[in-house]
Amino acid sequence: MLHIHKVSEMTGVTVRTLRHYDHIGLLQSSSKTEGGHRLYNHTDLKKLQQIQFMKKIGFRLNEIKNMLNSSDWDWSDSLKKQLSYVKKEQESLSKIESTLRELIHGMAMEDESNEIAIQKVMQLANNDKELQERYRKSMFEERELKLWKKVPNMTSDQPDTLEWIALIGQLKRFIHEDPGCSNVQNIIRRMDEKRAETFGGETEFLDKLWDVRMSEKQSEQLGLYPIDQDVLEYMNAAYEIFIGKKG
Amino acid sequence: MLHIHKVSEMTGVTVRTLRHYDHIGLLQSSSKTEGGHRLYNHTDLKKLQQIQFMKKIGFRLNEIKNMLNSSDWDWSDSLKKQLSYVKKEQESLSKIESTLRELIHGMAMEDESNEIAIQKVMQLANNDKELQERYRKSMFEERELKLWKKVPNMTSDQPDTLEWIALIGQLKRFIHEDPGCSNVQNIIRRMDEKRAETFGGETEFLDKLWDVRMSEKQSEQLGLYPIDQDVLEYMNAAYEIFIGKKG
DNA sequence: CTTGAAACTGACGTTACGTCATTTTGTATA
DNA sequence: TATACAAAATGACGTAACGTCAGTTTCAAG
Repeated sequence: MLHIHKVSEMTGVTVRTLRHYDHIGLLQSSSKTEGGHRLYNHTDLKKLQQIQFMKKIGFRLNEIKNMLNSSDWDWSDSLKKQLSYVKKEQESLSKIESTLRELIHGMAMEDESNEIAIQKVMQLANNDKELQERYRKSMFEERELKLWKKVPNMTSDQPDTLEWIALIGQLKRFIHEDPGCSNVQNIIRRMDEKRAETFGGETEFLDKLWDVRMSEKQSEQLGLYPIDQDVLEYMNAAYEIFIGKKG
Repeated sequence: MLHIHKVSEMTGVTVRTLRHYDHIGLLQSSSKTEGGHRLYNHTDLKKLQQIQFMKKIGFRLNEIKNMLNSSDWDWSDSLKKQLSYVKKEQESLSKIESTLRELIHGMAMEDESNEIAIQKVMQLANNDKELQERYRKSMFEERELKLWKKVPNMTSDQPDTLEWIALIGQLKRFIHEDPGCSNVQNIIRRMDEKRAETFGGETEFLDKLWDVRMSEKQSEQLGLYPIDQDVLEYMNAAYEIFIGKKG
């Protein structure tokens, strides 16, 4: 049983905001003193955490209200989505980082490559917005989570799955560039590290990979994660290079 | 010379927003057609990028206006701050990530450690706000940048300096854990990669490292970057392990 | 039983745009 | 050169999510 100021302190949400949320029926304290002071409990905090996250990815308060009120809301599910969002954000940030470095590096010389980099930073910042939109949509449409469940030998209950999806997603973005370039090779390295954790030997990993491809090619109804053919091919090429460098 | 729609496309800022910025005098297009259509050039884009970043860390539009108008505004300086901010955000996100993983992991069992984790996530999200405040302040107070200039043989003109600071900052967080653990070793690996880029041989790197320690111990007035003694010792230990594994 | 900090309830203010409605401008085509 | 039609412009009003008073009531500590 926490009074409003304590909750504000703990969460960084202002007192006024908490009262506002009460007013609009988004988050009513589970109990009150006789005099009408709000008293929050642990469940209220859970709800507040949800609200914070959903706000962060761009939902409006009334949208959040509707979602939290809908009976089949799944807190565990939401957490997984948060995790997956955080990972994407990290990707986005590291891109921004390298572009900023380019910019800083080439700052002295006022040339054209500079102008391109500026646009890149802004587009990347924009990426964030698209990311948020994607996640907002995925909150409603269950499709994405269902897809994840289709990755063979990796249910979405294993948090690693999310990372795999993220890594594959990253690869996709470089598909028109050299599979030997450092960006791609770094991704592959991370994949290989994950592979070592998750599976056993190298052959097994490649087998799984091909399994996926075959199934996707043969039929979507086998219920596997649909990785595009070209992505798989690209991934394979990059992996070959990686092995070559390593061995 | 870009018309408003093109700029909007390139940057993800809506047309309405651009007009709004013009209206309040925050960003006026450098030229116009005879009929009054706004035409933006490269300098305008630079300015817009600044605005985007400053908005992201929580400035109000009129504050931004004042800062950009103040004659001694330094675009290069601002970029460095952006980079440093991005790195801090990454740290913050990776903390959030691991806490989310904790939460997801312990979701089945409805116990107390769970409640603590929830509070942790929220406090971490709150970190962001504090981060933003810190950076807003550092925009005015030059202190931070001055500190960076004190790292020997690395002026803040070398963008790598920022990464060093960030890496050292990361190390600090693990100082009570095993210097051989993978998190720490990954940081060290990145340091070693940076070292190879920046300096030459291994010995030289270690020499520099000791230089720093000696000077810090002897006197702060030599104007060096203050790395805590214990961090240095920890870093050294971790590095030794790294070398051991590598060689 | 008092008393000062903290909570409460309106009510109006503010920021940063979104959303019409209506009018002009620029340019590709007949 | 005329015309049409997308895209730009300018108000004006709307809105979401609180911030900021102002005046009142409740609570816990002495």
